Amino acid sequence: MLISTYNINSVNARLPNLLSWLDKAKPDVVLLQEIKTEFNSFPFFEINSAGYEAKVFGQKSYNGVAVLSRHKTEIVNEGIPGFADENARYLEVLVKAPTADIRVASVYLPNGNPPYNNPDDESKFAYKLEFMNALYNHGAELLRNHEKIVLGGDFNVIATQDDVYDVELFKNNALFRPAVRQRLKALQYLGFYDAFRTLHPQDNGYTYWDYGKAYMQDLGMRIDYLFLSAQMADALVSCEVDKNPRVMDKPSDHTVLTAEFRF
DNA sequence: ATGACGGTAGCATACCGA
Repeated sequence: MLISTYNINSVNARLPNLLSWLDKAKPDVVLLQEIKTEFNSFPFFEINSAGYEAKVFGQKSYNGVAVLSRHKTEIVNEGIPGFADENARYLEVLVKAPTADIRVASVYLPNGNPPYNNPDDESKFAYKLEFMNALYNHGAELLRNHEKIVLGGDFNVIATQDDVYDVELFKNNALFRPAVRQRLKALQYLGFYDAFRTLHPQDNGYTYWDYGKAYMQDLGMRIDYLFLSAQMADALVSCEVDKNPRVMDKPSDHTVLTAEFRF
């Protein structure tokens, strides 16, 4: 069984890319972030025709998350329970796969950097920390039931100095500041395993390259993750960055991360 | 290291992203 995560940067602008990638990669479950559309404008017809159910927690213009699945699904949570958030950044779904029930969440963490016109404004960073605290607390609750769980998505955190092309450039960036790295580490210490890093201790595993010439020069960063409960990590057999979506015409600035499981 | 990209809203340009 294949589970992928993809920050698509507008599902409607990227629909041809998504459909051709689905046809080729044939994942069982896809966690989408930044669909940038509300429920009523989501391309259900095309995605259903490709063989996928879609559960959508949408928002106009910004954010928005979804879960695509070849198996039956049920929505469990739109947003992190107990965390009041005006943005659509968290969708938790139960996937009724043939051999196992799997709880998956598509997660889109706030960026957290200040607006350009107000570089001292810490409010976006504070929101990011609140979101991460809520995710930590909810993650701790989820683990109590010893289920197969995948928390996947765009976490907007560079976990370590090895996960970015130039660490000096990002020293004071909201993607790398100590407070967010500490919280990502704390989530892992709860018992969520970083699928890619578990199997690839050395490879850079970049999942994002800025538009322009960054991809050509591999000036990337690893900010998209699949975090697994122990029961899910037990079944992990591979985890790879799929660069094909990043070299298509009109790509997202992120690419796909896919993990394979055998139960 | 910002926005030389790129998407959205909506119609010129502002806002957002990482």
